[in-house]
Amino acid sequence: MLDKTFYITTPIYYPSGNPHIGHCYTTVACDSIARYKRMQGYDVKFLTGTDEHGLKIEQKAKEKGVTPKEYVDEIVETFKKLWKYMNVNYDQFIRTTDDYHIESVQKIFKALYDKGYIYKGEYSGKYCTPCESFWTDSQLDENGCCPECHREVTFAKEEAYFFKMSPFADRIEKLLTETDYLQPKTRATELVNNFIKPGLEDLCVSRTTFKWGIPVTFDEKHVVYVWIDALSNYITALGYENSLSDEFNKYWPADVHMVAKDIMRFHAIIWPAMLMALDLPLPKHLAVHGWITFNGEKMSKSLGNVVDPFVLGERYGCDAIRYHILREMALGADSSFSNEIMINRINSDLANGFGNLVSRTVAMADKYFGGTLPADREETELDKDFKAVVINTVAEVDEVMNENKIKQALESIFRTVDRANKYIDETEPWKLGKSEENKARLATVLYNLLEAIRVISGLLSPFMPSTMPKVWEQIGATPDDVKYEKLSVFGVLPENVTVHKGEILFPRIDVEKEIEELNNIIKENMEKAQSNLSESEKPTEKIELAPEITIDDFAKVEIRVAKVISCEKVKKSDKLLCLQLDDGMGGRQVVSGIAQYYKPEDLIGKKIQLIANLKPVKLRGVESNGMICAADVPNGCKVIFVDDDIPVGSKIR
RNA sequence: CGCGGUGUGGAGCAGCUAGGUAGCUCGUCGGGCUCAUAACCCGAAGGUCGUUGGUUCAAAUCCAGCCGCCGCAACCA
Repeated sequence: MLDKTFYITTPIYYPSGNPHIGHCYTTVACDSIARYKRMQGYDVKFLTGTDEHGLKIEQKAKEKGVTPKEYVDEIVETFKKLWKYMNVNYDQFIRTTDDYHIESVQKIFKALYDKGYIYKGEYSGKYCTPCESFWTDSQLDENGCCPECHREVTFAKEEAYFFKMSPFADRIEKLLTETDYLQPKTRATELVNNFIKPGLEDLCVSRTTFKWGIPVTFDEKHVVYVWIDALSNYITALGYENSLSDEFNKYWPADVHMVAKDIMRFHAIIWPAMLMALDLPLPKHLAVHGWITFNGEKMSKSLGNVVDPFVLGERYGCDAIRYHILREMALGADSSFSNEIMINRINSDLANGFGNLVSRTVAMADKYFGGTLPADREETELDKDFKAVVINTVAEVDEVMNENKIKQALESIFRTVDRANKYIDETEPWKLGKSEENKARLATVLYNLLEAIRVISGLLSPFMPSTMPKVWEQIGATPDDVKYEKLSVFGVLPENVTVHKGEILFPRIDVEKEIEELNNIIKENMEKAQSNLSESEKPTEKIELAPEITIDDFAKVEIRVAKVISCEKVKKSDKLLCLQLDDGMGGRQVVSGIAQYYKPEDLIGKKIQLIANLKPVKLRGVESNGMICAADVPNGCKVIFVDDDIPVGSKIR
C-alpha cells in the first residue's frame, strides 16, 4: 500500500489581508481529499503556504511602519491559526520567504536563462510614478488609473526579463484539450480561444520597480516577479534544486493542484510552460472550483459581507462549516453561501439526519439493553437491502472521490444516512422493545444500525475529522474498527458492543434567530469598515500625494463646465459611454468608462466637469475628445455634477 | 457578427454525450409514528423542460434562429 504516493496542493495565498471563507474553501477541500487518500493507505503529501513577495506587501508594510517580513509574519500566523482551527492537517507550509525556496527560485531562473527561455528585454506599459509600478491594462481600475493609488498612469519603458511562452503553445493546447489535466474540462476551449490561438505572449518575469522579492543572481537590480517565484513553490517544497529534502523524486508530479477559477489561467498555461522549459513532468490534474458567492454577490472585502470563518466556527463548530462548504462545492461552478442555506443545511443533514440517527440509535441501545447488546440475533428479510446499501457506500464514494468530486461523495454518504433512518421505521424497534421475546430481533436491528453508523462515520471522518471520534466513542467503536478496509465489511463491532450516550453532535439551530444575529455581525463589520475608511480619509500619512506641481503645471489643465446633450453606450463594450457635450465651443464627443455605474438617461441634461484640452484618443474605435471628472468610491465611481446655474463653458480653476 | 457556459415544478440542482414513463434536495400541504435533537417515515400538490421553427413514428435530449442570465477576452484618458 505504501508505495502509492499522492501529492496535493492548495495555491499559496497572498497575505495582504486576513484569510476569509474563500481561502477555507480550497484548503478544506484539499485537506479532505488528503485525509481520504491517507485513509486509503496512500503516502500523502499535502502542501499549502503563502506567497509573500511583491509590491503590494511592500507598500502595506510601509503603511504600517514595519518591514515586509514583519508584516507577513503576523498574517501568516493568522492563516496557520485558521487552518488549525479548521482542523486542516497539512504536511508542509511553504513560505516564499523561506531560504530553501529562495535558493531554488534563483537556480530555476538561472537555468531558464541558460537554456535561452529567459531573455532580457524591455517592458513597456502603463506606469504609475508615485507607486513606481507598471500595470497591465487589465489591472487598471475602472477609470484606467492605477489600481493602488487611483492616480493617472503614463506610458513608460523599463528593462526586464521575459520568459518565452510561444515554444510551448502547441503542447499546452494539447494538454488542455486532449488530456484530463483540467478538471472540469469545460473551460479548456475558453482558454485556448482567448490565449493560445491569438498567440501566447512572452511573460515578464522580473521587476526593477520594487525590492521585496527574490533577487536575480546574475543581475542584482532585478527581482523575480510573481510567476516564477510563486508557481515554483510546488516543486521547491519538495526539495527541487535545494537541500530541504529529496521528496521531489518521490512525489512529483503532483496528483492534484486545486485552485479557484480566478487563478486557473496561470496554472493551466504558465505553470505547464515553466515545467516544459525545465524538462519536468507535468502535474496530473488541475482541479478548478468556483467562488463562494455570498447572498448571490461575489465575496468582497470592500462589501463587508465576508463572514469571518472564526466567527462561524465559534457558533456552529468547524465540522459544520467544513461540511457546508464541501457539500455546496461543485468543481467548476460557483456555490452560494448564504446564512440561510448554511443553517438549513446544517439542520437538515447534520442535526436532523446524521446526528439524530446516532442519537436515537444509542438512546435505544441504552434504554432497552442498558447500553450493552446481548449476543442473540434474529435476522429478517428487512435487513438484506439495508446491509447492501451500507456496504455499497464505500464503492460509491471511492468512485467519485477519484475525480475529486467531494459534493457527490457526501451526497452518497447521506443517502445511506437516510436509508438508516428509514430502516428504523421499517423495523419499529420501539415495538420490539415492549416484549421480552423480541429481544434477539431488537438486538439485531440495533447492531445493524450501529454498523451502519460505523461505516458512515468512517467515511465521513476525512470531511469532518473533529466530530467523528466522538461518534466512535458513542457507538463503542475502536479506531481499528473504522479503518478503511473495515468499512466495506459488515459485522466488525463486537456482538456485545457497549454504547456510551454522549453529547448532541450537531445541535439544531434556530434559523430566524441565527440569521438575525449573523446579520447584526455583518452590519457591525460593515460599520467598522466604514469607520476605518473615514479614518483614512483624514489627512494622515496614509495617502501619498502625487509629486508636487506648480501653478503653471496646473494651468496646463483646462477644466470647463459642459452639459450632456445626449449619451449612449458604445457598441461592443461593457464599460464605455459615448457622450455628446455642449461645451460652449460648438460641442464635442467624449467617451467615458462609466457604463457600469451610469445609464445614459442618468446623465442626459446634467452638467459636468470636462478636461477640455486632453489629447484626443480612440476608444473601441470611437473618438474621445477629453475626459469627464469623476470620483473614485468603493465599488465604483461618482461623476462630479455641476450646479445647473453655472453656464456651460465656464472655466474651472 | 470576439469566445465559452447556462436557462428544467416556490428555491437550488440532476437528466442532454449514445432521443422513447421528467428525477433529486429543500420548502408547502395531508397522514403515520413516538426510539430520537419539535427530529423520523409515508403520501400529495406543483413543471407548455427560455422562445420559435426544423429533423424524427417519437425531442428536455439532435439541428437552426431569437431572447435572458453568467463568465472570459476586449474596452477603462
